[in-house]
Amino acid sequence: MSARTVVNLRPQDVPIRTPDLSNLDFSNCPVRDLISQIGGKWSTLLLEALAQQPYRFGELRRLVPDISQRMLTQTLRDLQRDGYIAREVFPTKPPSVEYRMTDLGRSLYGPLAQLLNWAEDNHEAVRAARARFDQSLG
Amino acid sequence: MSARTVVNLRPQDVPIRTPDLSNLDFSNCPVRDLISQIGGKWSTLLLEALAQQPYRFGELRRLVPDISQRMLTQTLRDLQRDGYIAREVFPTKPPSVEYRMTDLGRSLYGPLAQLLNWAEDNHEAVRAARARFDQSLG
DNA sequence: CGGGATCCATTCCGATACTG
DNA sequence: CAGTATCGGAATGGATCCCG
Repeated sequence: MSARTVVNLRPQDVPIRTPDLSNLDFSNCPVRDLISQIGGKWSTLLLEALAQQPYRFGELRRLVPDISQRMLTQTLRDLQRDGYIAREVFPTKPPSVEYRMTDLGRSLYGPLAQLLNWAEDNHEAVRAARARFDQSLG
Repeated sequence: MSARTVVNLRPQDVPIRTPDLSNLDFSNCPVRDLISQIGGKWSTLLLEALAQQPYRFGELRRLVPDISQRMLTQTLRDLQRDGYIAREVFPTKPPSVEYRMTDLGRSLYGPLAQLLNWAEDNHEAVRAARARFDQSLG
């Protein structure tokens, strides 16, 4: 089975989530709590890079040229805090720091990659929908 | 096959995404373009509700009590613009407006629900990781 | 009923300069 | 090399009032 086939689920295969919307505790909503972090501007890009292999700070910076130093540091720290990636310092001179995915991160990357694949596959459809919508407003 | 089993992929089943990170056009990055919308504060919640059945504006508002009127309107319009949901006005007095998922929206909801399931299943693990991280800082 | 318009606080994020 | 510190603009989101 190719995991990719999941993208083409028939409707009856789509998992039905029936959370009790009327009783949601919004201060502790798991979905929002995790998704809001994943949805950050640089999170998925860094998770994609580190899903392929470990990288050092400077390597990541070169891989993603338009990320600022500040956001690279901050996003990596947030991903580490959530347990998706691990940070290892090698006491060389000058010091080098390597980031790698954890088991939890790889576990997340399964369903996340499905969604990213969907986004690539359907980007044109969404862009077309946006164009129609904007057009209909004159 | 249960779509849910995808969440428990073995490593060799995880789809390998190898985007050319060195050549990414960031002004037109499909992943960020779509994910940033999905990652909004209320998008997934409304997609979950409408994945189950169509709802009217006021019904959605009661389902998600702490969303402001402004954000409900805006999020629904953004989801409609991207083609995930459709808006139908019934010219009653006073008017009623119904929102329902489109085929594109249901197609998105397949992989999205996988991710939401992961978030629920692993929320405790992430919270524990955060606690360890914060603890390690004193 | 289903919004639109406005104002305001908070958060996000980039640019720049500095450091062990 | 791998960060930290500070500043300021942009975007996000809530509260309130108004409207057909």
